Amino acid sequence: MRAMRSTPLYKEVRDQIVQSLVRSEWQPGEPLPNEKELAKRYFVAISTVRAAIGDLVDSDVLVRKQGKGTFVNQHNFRGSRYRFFNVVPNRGSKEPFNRKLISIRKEKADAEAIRTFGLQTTRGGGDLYRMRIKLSARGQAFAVADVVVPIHLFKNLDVNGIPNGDESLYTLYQQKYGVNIIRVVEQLYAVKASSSVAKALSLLPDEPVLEVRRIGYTFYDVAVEQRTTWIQTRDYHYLVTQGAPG
Amino acid sequence: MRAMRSTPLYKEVRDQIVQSLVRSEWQPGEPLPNEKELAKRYFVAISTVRAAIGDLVDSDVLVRKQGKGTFVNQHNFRGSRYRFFNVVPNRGSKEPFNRKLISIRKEKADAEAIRTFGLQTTRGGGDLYRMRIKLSARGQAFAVADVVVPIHLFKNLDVNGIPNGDESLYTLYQQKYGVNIIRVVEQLYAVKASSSVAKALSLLPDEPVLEVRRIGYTFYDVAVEQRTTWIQTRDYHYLVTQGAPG
DNA sequence: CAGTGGTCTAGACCACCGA
DNA sequence: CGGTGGTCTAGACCACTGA
Repeated sequence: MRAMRSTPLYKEVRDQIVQSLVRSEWQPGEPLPNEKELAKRYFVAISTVRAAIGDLVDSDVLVRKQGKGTFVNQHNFRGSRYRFFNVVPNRGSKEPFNRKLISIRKEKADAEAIRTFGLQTTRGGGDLYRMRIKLSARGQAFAVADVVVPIHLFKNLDVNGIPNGDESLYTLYQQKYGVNIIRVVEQLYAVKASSSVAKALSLLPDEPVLEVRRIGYTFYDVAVEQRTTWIQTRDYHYLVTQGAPG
Repeated sequence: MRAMRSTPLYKEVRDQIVQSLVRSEWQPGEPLPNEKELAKRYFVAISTVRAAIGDLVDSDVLVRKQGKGTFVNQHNFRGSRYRFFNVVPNRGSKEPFNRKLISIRKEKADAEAIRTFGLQTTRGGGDLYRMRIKLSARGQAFAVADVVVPIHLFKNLDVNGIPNGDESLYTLYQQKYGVNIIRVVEQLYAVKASSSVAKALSLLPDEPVLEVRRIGYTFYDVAVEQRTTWIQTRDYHYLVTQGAPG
């Protein structure tokens, strides 16, 4: 007979698995041990392991592939859809796009950054990296973004650490720095394009653009990225789907 | 020994439950029979019923309340958060707002409406209702919307069928017409306010506003509402959360 | 207190995958 | 073919709810 427990067993197992992910015991794209082994490892029934894994599949941390195994989710690569990327062309299907780094520099954290990242503010040098990114498709820029990340998670980031290309920044975070963004919160505004944004997007000044202010979180709801994106919505729009087909 | 089945048993049970919902055997807010009874009714194990219910809970059709029962989800009432309503004030917490019907009229369906609603176009009279709605908080309008629904689902809709108030339109659809919207798809654009929108929202003409084009679906992905909302994002924004805390 | 959903077990057989 | 996750059973005890 087992003593009464404060938290359900399967949640403890789930947290153990998350611990292993945080420790990078299993890398993105790699399979976990099979369910029977995990059951032995944690001294629980296989159904309990399945409940734990089910939770992590629901929150997109793991993916199950029948006949193959359970894998650490990898943020999508070129071709397939980008996770958390909701900008699509108004007509025509989803198309590949190009990401280009315009600039990068170190910065001292301001009050807002200290708050969102929970930084200690006593250090001498810069606390943050700030990047300017441009996204384009078919040779035409459709969005620019300002990306801010704390230095302590992205040591030695520089231009070479952020190659241009067509994969998501989050893929880079994951592969080069072990930073997994598993949750984002975005605030959307319609604003007039600033002169620099208008220029980058080939818009008339004061033309409306969609401003998306995002904060990205990793495990345990720790904020690790703050970005603001400006999108021209003449040829593109932001897509939101809520609810699942019944 | 059971014969091989093409679809999993729990999915068949899930579809049976959906059937009952479509037939309104259980009304929104009402409890379903308990899990043991459902297991008897469908001749399956209780875990299979739980898997079926789990699916419907995941897609927000049902809600489980420990110690009480499993209920047909009811679109939220005043005070609590509205489902599918993602507009929140920039500062301060979520606040109650007022919905006001500005106008309503019958219309012949155009090509777009015929496509989205899959209408037969041979009838003589109007095929659609078109409503203009205004949303305000603290006496100040922050959004206006154009709502289009097919007549055949909303017979005898008129001004009295759409009282002003602070509950969601979807609550009305559900309670008065048995129409459950369980999924919405939205396209977001930043546009210049038209003169009528600017006037309604107390903006200067050509000021940027957020345009949200939504299609609402009921069971089996049948489209039942099309609406366009214009939101002023000086005092409000549109909130998107993706992913769950790990 | 009785009734509900929540958790958990220890099995079984199935469908899928790749060598 | 062996190994994986997917489905399913028939129970058990727990925690929560409301009368």
